[in-house]
Amino acid sequence: MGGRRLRPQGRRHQGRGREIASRTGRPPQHELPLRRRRQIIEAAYEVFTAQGYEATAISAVAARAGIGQGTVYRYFGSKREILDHVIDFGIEKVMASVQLPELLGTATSVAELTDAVRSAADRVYDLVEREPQLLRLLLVEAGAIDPELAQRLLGLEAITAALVAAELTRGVDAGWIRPDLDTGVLSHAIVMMVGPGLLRQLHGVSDPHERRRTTATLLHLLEKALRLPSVAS
Amino acid sequence: MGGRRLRPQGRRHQGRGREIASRTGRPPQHELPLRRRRQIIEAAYEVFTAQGYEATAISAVAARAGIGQGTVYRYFGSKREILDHVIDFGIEKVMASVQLPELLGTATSVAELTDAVRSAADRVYDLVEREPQLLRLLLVEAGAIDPELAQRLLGLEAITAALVAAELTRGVDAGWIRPDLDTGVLSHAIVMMVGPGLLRQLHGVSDPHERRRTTATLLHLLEKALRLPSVAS
Amino acid sequence: MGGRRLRPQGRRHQGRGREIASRTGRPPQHELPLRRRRQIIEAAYEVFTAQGYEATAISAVAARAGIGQGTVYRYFGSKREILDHVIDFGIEKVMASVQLPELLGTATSVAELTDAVRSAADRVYDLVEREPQLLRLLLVEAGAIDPELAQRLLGLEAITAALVAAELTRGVDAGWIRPDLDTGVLSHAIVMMVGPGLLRQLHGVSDPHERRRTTATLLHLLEKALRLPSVAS
Amino acid sequence: MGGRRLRPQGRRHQGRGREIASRTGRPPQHELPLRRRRQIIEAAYEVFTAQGYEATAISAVAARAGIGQGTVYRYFGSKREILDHVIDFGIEKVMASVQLPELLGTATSVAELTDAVRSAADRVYDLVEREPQLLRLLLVEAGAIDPELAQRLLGLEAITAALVAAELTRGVDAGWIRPDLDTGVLSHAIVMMVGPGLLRQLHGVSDPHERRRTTATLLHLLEKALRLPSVAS
DNA sequence: AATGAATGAGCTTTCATTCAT
DNA sequence: CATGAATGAAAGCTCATTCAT
Repeated sequence: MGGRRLRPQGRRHQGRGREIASRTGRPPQHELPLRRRRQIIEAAYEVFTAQGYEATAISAVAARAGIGQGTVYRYFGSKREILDHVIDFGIEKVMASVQLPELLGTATSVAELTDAVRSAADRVYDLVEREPQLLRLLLVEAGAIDPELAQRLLGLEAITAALVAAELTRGVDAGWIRPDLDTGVLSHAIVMMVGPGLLRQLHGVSDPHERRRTTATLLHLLEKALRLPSVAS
Repeated sequence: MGGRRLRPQGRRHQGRGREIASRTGRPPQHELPLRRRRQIIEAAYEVFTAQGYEATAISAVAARAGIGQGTVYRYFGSKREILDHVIDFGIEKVMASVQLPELLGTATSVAELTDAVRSAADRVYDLVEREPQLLRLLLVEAGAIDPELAQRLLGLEAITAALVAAELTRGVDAGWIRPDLDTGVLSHAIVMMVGPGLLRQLHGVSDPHERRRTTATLLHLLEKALRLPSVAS
Repeated sequence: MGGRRLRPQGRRHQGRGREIASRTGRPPQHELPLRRRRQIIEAAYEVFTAQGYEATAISAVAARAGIGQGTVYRYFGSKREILDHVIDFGIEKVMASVQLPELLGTATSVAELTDAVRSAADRVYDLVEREPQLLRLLLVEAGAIDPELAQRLLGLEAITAALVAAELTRGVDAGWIRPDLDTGVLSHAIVMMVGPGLLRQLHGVSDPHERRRTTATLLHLLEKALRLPSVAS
Repeated sequence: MGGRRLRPQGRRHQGRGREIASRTGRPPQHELPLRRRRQIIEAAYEVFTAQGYEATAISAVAARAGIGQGTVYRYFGSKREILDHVIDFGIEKVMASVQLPELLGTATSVAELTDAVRSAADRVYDLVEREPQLLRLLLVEAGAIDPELAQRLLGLEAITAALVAAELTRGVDAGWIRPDLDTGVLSHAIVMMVGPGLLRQLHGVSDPHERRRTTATLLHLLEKALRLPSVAS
C-alpha cells in the first residue's frame, strides 16, 4: 500500500516518474510530497539556470530550497531526475508565457494570423529577455546531458507547429489562406522563425531592433505566401 | 637555424635556455607534434561527441587515441584547450562539406540561386546524416561550455549569411532579384532555413523525404519572394 | 536559535538560504566539528612530522585519523590550511611545555634569573626529547612551505625575547643587573642559547650530558655578564 | 670497461655516489662527465634556490643546463641525488666565502681573535645577503627532504666549531685566553652567534644595523669571557 | 520524515623516470 | 652519448549518494 520508495530504482535515469499521490481520497500527508517536490524543482531551476547543471552541486539545490541534502533524495532518485523535472518546469514557463492557444483559433484573415504570430514571437522574446538563462537551460543543458531530454524540446516544437498547422488548415478551409500550401512544412517554418533571434539571444547578443526587423521581414514574406492569389490571375 | 618547433602554446615549457650541446641526440620530430595533435583531436572528437564534453574524462581521450594520459598534456595545456580544437575541427568539417564559396557567385537567376541554396542545404544534411553527433557537438556542447566557443559558431552563421547577402545584393544589382528586400534579414533567414531539418536531425529523427519536402516548400517561398514582380500585375 | 555552528571557514558552504523546515532531523552536533578538527590536526601532526608536509598525501592524514579523505575536506579547505593548524598545534605544545610566564617575574638576583633560564632551557630540551619531530616541524617544515608560517615562528622567538628583555630591565631597575647592557640584544642571545642544543637534537644527536654542560657554561657566562661589577675593581 | 651505468641502482636514494672517473691516467672522455655533472649541479643550484626543490621539475634543471632531460639521468640517478650534490655545492660556497682557515691561527690576543670572529660573521652575513636563497636551501630544503642531508649541515657546524675550539686551545696554551674555560662548549656557542642573524635573514628580515649591534654585543661578552682575569684579582 | 555527516570514486593535472632513436 | 617523447602513478580536491540518528 502506498509505496513511494524512490531510491531503490537504481541509479540511472528510468523513464519519468510522476506516479506519486494520484490515488484520490486520502487527505493526510498527501500534499506535502508534492509541495516539497515543487519546492525542490524551483530551487533547482534557479541554481541550474544560474550556474549550469554540471556545475551545480546537490548541496546548492538543497540550500536554495532551505532543506537538507538528504531530503532532496527522499523526493528524487538522482540529480539527473531532478533535471528532468526542471526541464519540464522550464517548458511550462514557456508555454505559460506564450499562451499560444489564446492567440490561435480566432484569426479570420491572413493579417490577423500574422498578428497572432507576431504576438507569439514577441512573448517568446520577452520571456528570454526576462530569463536569459532559461533558453540556455532548455536548448543547451538539456541537450548536452541527455538525448531524451532533447526529445522533449522537440516535442514542444512539434506541438507548437501542430497548433499552427491547425490554424493554417482552418484558414485554408475558411478560404482566406491559399490552398496550394504544404501546411505541415509551413507550420514548422513559422515556428522556426524565432530561431535566429533565439540563437542570438543564446549567445549573448540581444538587439531588440534587429529582432523586430527580422520578425517584420519574415512576417511580410509569410503574409505574401499565405495570401490568396490576387484576383487578377 | 631553421625555424622548426611547432609545439603548442606550451604553457609549461620554459624557454629552452641555452642552446649549447644540442648537436647530437634524437632529432626533434618535425611532423610528430602535428600528427599527435591531430590524433588527439580526432580521438577527443569521437569521445566528446559520443558522451559529451563534461562526461568525458581525459583518460578516455587518451585511451581512444591509444596513448597515455600524460601524453595528452604534452600537446594540450588543458582539457578545455582540447575542446577548442575539437570545435574548430568540427567547423572545418562543416565548411569542407558545404563548400559554400564554390556554390555562390555564379547564379544569374533566381532559379539558379535557389538551386545553389538547395545544394548547400543538401550538403549540410548529408553531413549531419553521416556524422549525426557533429551537430550536437557544435550546437550544444560548444555553447554549453563557454561563451567564447559559442561566439565562434555564431560567427560561422554570420559569415555564411554574409556570403548569402552578398549574393542577394549581386542579384539585386544585376536586376534579377527584386530590389525592395531587406537582404540582411533575408540572408539570415535563408541560412536558418536548414534549422527545422537540423533540429529534427539533432534529435534523432532522420526523414529524408520530409526533409526534401521542407526544403522544397521553403525554397518555393523563397523563389517567390525574390523574383521580380511579374510585369503584368 | 542560539549561535551554534562552529564549522570551519567553509569556503564551499553557501549560506544556508532559508531556515524553514529545519525543525526535525538529526540535530547538528555541537561538539563534533571541534572534535573532528582536533582529530584531523593530530593525525596530520603525526604524519607531517613523520614524513614531511610535501611528502604526505591527504589520504595518509585521513587514514591516520581513521576517516575518509572527503571528510578531511569537510573540516579544512585545503591541505595547506591543515598545516596552518598543525603548526599552531605545535606552537601550543611548546608554550604549554615551557610555561615561561610562570618562570619569569619573580627573580630577585642574577642567580635566580639564571636558574629560571636554566629551567626554561631544560623544559625545552625535555619537550624535544619527548617529541623530536616537533622541532623539525616548526623549524624546517613551517619555514619551507610558507613565509607566513615562518613569521609565526619568528614571532614566537620575538615574544619570548621580549619577555626575557622585560625581566632584564626589571633587574636593571631593581639594581641587581648591571645597567650598561643592551637588554634587547642580550634577550635574543639568551633565547638563542638553546640553539646549539636544539640543532643537535634536530639532527638526531641527543646527549643530555653534553647539553647540560653547554647550558651550564653559557649560563655561567651570562651570569658574569649580568652581575654588577664587583665593588673592588 | 669502465662501468658507469648509474640507472639500475633502483629508484630511491642510495648513499652518495662519487665513484665516477677517479681511476687516473685515462685522458679521453674523462673530463666531460665531470664537467657535465658540474654543469648540472650548478643549474640545479640555481633553480632549486629560486623555486625550491619540490617545486622544481627536472625539466627545469635540464633546460637551465641547456641539455635534455634524459641527459640529466645519465649523470645522476635521481632528482634526490642531484640535491645531494647541490647541498654540497652550497656548503662549498659557504666555506669559500668565509675562508675560515685564513682567519684563524694568527691571533695573538683576545682582541685579535674577536676581530677574526667578527670578520667571519661579516662574511657569512655578506654571503646570505648576496644569495639569500642559499640559506633557505641549506637550512630548510635540505632538512625537510632528508635527515641525512641535515647531518651534513651539522657536520659543517661541527667542523667550524672544531676549528674555533683549536684556536681557543691555542690561545689558552699561549696564555692569552683564561684557562678555566670549556673550549668545546664555547666554540659551539661562538659559531652559533650568527644564529639569530641568520634566522632573521631566513625569514626575510634583513637589518644590517641590528645585526651589527647584535654581533658587537655578543663579541663584547665573548671578549670579557675569554680575557684573562684582571691582574688585581 | 528529515537531516547533515560521511564517504569513495573519480576528476584534472603534474612530473620523475624510461627508452627508442 | 644525447635526446625528448612517452608514460603512469599519484596528487589534491569535489560531490552524488548513503545512512545513522
